[in-house]
Amino acid sequence: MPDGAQRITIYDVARVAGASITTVSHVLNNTRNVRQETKRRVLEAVQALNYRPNSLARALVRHETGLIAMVIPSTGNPFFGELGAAIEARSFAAGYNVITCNAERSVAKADKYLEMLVDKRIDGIIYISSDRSTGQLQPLIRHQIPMVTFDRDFTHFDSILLDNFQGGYLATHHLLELGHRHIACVTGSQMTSRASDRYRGYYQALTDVQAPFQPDWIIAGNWDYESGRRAAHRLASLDPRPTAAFAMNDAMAIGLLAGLSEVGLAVPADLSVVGYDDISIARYTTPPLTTISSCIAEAGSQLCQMLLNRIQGAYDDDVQKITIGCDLIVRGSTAPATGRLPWQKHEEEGLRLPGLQTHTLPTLPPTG
Amino acid sequence: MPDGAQRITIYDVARVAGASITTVSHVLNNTRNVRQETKRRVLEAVQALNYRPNSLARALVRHETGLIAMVIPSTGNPFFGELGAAIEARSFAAGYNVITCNAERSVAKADKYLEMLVDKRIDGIIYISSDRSTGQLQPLIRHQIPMVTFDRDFTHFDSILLDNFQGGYLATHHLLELGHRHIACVTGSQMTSRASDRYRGYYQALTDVQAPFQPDWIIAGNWDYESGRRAAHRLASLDPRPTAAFAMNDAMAIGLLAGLSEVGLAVPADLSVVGYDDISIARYTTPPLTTISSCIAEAGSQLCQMLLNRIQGAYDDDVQKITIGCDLIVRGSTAPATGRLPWQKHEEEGLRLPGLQTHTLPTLPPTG
DNA sequence: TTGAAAGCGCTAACAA
DNA sequence: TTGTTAGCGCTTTCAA
Repeated sequence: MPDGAQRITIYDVARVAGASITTVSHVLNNTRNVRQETKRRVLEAVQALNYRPNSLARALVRHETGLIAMVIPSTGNPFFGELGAAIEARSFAAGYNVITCNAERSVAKADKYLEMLVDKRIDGIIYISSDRSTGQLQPLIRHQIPMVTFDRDFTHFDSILLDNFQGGYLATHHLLELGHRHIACVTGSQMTSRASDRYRGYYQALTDVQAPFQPDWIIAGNWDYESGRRAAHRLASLDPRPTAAFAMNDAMAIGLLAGLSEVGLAVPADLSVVGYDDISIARYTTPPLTTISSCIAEAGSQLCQMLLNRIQGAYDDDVQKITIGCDLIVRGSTAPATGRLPWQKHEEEGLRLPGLQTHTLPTLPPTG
Repeated sequence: MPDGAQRITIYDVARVAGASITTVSHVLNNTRNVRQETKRRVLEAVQALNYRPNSLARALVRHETGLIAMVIPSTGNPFFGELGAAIEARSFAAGYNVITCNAERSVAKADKYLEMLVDKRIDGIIYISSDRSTGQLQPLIRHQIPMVTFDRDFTHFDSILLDNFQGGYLATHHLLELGHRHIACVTGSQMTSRASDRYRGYYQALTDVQAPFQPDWIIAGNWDYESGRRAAHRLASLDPRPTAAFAMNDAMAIGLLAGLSEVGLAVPADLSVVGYDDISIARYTTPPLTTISSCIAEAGSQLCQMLLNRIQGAYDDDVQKITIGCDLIVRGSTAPATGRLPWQKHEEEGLRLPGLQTHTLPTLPPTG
């Protein structure tokens, strides 16, 4: 509000209504019985003056702001927009506003934001940004700000976790079931647990059916469209060329689709593609994308609710950890491998998803 | 912050540093000279106590919150995510946080948000939501909150406007130049000025070269992927079928691509498609999307700067209106019309973009 | 170079 | 049923 502006306060309302500020406060907050007549006069004064309570002042005394924040790593990927929409919807319903902080995958920027948020005495934080040591989040702990994380596991904070291993496994298993045996994997930034868990799932699925594995099938991406596109060119140059690829998110899968089209490879005829996330655009790609879904909207809503509960002290001291499952969504980007190979016979007898076990894995190649 | 938390205030710092709160405040804000030694003690105390100033208290006395808000109609369309990212980047650099309010194309929800924002004494608002009468924004005017709008023209507010007429014209003209004469138009929600301006541009381009126009080439969409997809099915049923389509945004163009693929029509071989917005995914569709660009990132940054200037009182009383131009980005979704028709001869002699004039237009059909 | 004290606009304990 | 008053944690004027 500019400096010269007339500021209407609760005192003005009290004066016009011929009541005390206490009474005004109480009718506004419905926090004690007030005579009908008095109430009416107050409400009229509010109306006449176009009064709106100053929630800063209220926050100062109540020690709550009605604001929660969401720290995300990027807005380039629609995934975070969709997750944010769900969070926003849930918090709006609960009377909270949400501040969106885009850390652009930079730990420094995320830290700067965290500091700002502490200063703003935000009621809670949904942290979906860079992996980091819990130690770096000390300021939050010191200031006791409730925080929940999504798909990142910090020791002392509540979180909703994805079963990334299972997702990677399902995606790969689907391709194996279709008869593919040369399956590439386009990874996300490898420092993240998401990437390594999905990779482990991929590897495990291969191992479980003794499918071959080649280090140069692992193509380093960084979650963005463009890295998927580059991966396509890389893939095309491989000899023999894989007949399928698992991209660790839909954005890279979309880039992959674009890149494959550039080099004249048809999906799924020449190469099957499966993505991860099931962002809303996934059903509108050409061909529509087979992908792994963890129900973004549902997850976001749950995540927000978890924070709200924590803010309201519902959890006492125990840290909440919820892992949500995932499903394979089959669309048009995957198709049976062409040609008949010996091991396909085995499949016709019905290949079932083997039990999940932990294996020793080859390390991811460095990001290109 | 939970109730039981130890709250460290400026008084604690003052006590530990052996100084007055005035001095602490001054060293923290660098707002008057303080003896080196004293300053050091204060800073040490801040460090030791892990003190962070409460910006609510500061906001209450300074009458500024360091918060701006962005009211958008939807997060389903990546356009707003990308615009938001640009705004967020600009405001972060200026020390502001941004609150994102997703009105979901509902005037009621937008109003509810506006009210909340007034209560929060937000420093400024970037309004990119439902078209509405300026009258409905009275509360803002009364509370003197600086507001800028994007692609929506409200009398008393600053705005960055898009040249939607020109964009519609360019898109259509491009198709005409390629020899298309049966050009469909997939519209956005017709109540919006965006939709009607882009439509006027489309119509004008047709008129300028005396190209035919058919009411049933106008297919009502609502800016979403799905409406584009439905439009494709509608298009496919037309006889004779148009050879090109202009979709009023990229999301619908992407839906169109998906739908056309479903009905077995190839783009651009059977039908050329041009979109609008140039969202980042547009270059990764199959085929890559020819579209109209107004440089989202640049626009968002400019928009934010305009608000910041207004907040700082840079404009005095004059309302700012800036119109930004647009460019045609030619990618793979458009191609020359096949077959040779008489009027193509004319084009070989060089069809130039005729001057823009205002015409009387047929009204848009009702939204389906 | 420093500090005391008066607010900023509310809520809520206490009193009437 | 209503009002007085003491904060909430800061900034800033005024005085020393």
